[in-house]
Amino acid sequence: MSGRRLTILIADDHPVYRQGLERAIGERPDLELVGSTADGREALERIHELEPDIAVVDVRMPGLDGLKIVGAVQRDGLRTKVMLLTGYEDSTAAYKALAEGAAGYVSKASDHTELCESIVAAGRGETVIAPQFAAGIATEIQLRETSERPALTGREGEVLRLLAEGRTAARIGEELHLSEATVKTHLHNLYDKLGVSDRAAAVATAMRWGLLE
Amino acid sequence: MSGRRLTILIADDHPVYRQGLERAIGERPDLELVGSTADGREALERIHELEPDIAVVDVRMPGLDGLKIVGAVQRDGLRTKVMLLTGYEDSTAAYKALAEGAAGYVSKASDHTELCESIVAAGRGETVIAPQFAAGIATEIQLRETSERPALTGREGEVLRLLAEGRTAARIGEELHLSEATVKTHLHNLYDKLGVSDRAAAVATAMRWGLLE
DNA sequence: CCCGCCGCCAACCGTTCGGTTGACGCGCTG
DNA sequence: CAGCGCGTCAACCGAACGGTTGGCGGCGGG
Repeated sequence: MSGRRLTILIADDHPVYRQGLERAIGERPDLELVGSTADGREALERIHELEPDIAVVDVRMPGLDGLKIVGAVQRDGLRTKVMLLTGYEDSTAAYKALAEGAAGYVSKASDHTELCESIVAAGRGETVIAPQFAAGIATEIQLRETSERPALTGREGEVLRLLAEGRTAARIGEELHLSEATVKTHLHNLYDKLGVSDRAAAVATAMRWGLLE
Repeated sequence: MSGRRLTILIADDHPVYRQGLERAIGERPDLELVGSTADGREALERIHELEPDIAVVDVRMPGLDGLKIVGAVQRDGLRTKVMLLTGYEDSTAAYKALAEGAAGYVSKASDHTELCESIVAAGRGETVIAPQFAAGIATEIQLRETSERPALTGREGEVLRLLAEGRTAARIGEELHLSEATVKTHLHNLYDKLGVSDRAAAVATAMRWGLLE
């Protein structure tokens, strides 16, 4: 496996950049270019046909954008790893791409060497993040995980946790050594704080607020 | 603001490393060491007293670990930025730290220059992630966002969405132009696929599976 | 010192849920 | 064309829910 050359498919709608990429890969003895396209939909078809080791795909492309390609490849269970190339910094997009299972997210500003190194790293199974996105991704994480949360009291938190596990009020009472009535009170207060009026919605918003794991 | 020296507090229970840090900071004309401690709880107290620009804190410490300090500083609304230092690679911890609002997560293996650069970067408001954690954090994101999801049918997805908004079966029926009975069927199938037996738990696991935003 | 928040409990009522079983038509795939 | 998954619907029951109103004790801050 380590002796074989990594097969690479390129997808980028910018001809000059694409050719530059082709050349860069051509110069590497450990990489083998097996295809090159300018259209997203075509890229996905090629991935299905050729199942290259790595598909290097521009995020912005006609037909089908890079993120959707990642999603499709993942859903179809293909072994091809998709590495995204981007021309501009968008950490939200980077976060989503990684969440979808992209093998990497690197900048078009990288030079040949860097790019190829990223590709072989991806080939080894690593997930590559260009340093310039790292800080932005951190911001993204913070956005997702720390929305302003209404403070819950200790009991409310416990009740909420058990609620999310599907316990009835009576069972929660047992677990917490409380009467069912008390549990209902907590539930009620919980609904107030979360701005909902039933268990399902309570759990949903609690999770969005980051109140529940 | 740019002309002022950044005030720094150090917290690390390893004396040799702490002294090394003190020296490194002492050598920088743009950084001013205002405190240094080996205990977590004490670190938090000092942060309250001194409100340094940056607190450089080891993640593992007696009294109170670095993550908890980040949380406390955040909760108390202090202006101090907490940068975490770690001796070993733990991406889950890194993810949590960033989620809690850490200003950075850097390795103890960094040399003086790197460390100080990270500190001033944090001082500028940037969030610093050591490159060696970047890939791990990507994995973490993928773990959180893309656990294996049982495929839901189109209808099931819609029902689930409305379920999470607190609609009753009857209301969901109206919204989707279905009879209540049909909705109940979908609900039932949903419970099967999610391995639960009530709405609250369904929403909880659906969100964990990434089936719901 | 008293108010407010937290935690605890009660009882009642109509509404909704969850479980179960069975049925029919549709479209896709082998 | 047979089978399967999907979507649609029905009816029944006991269990649980959500709303409401009220009361009691403790504790901490204004």
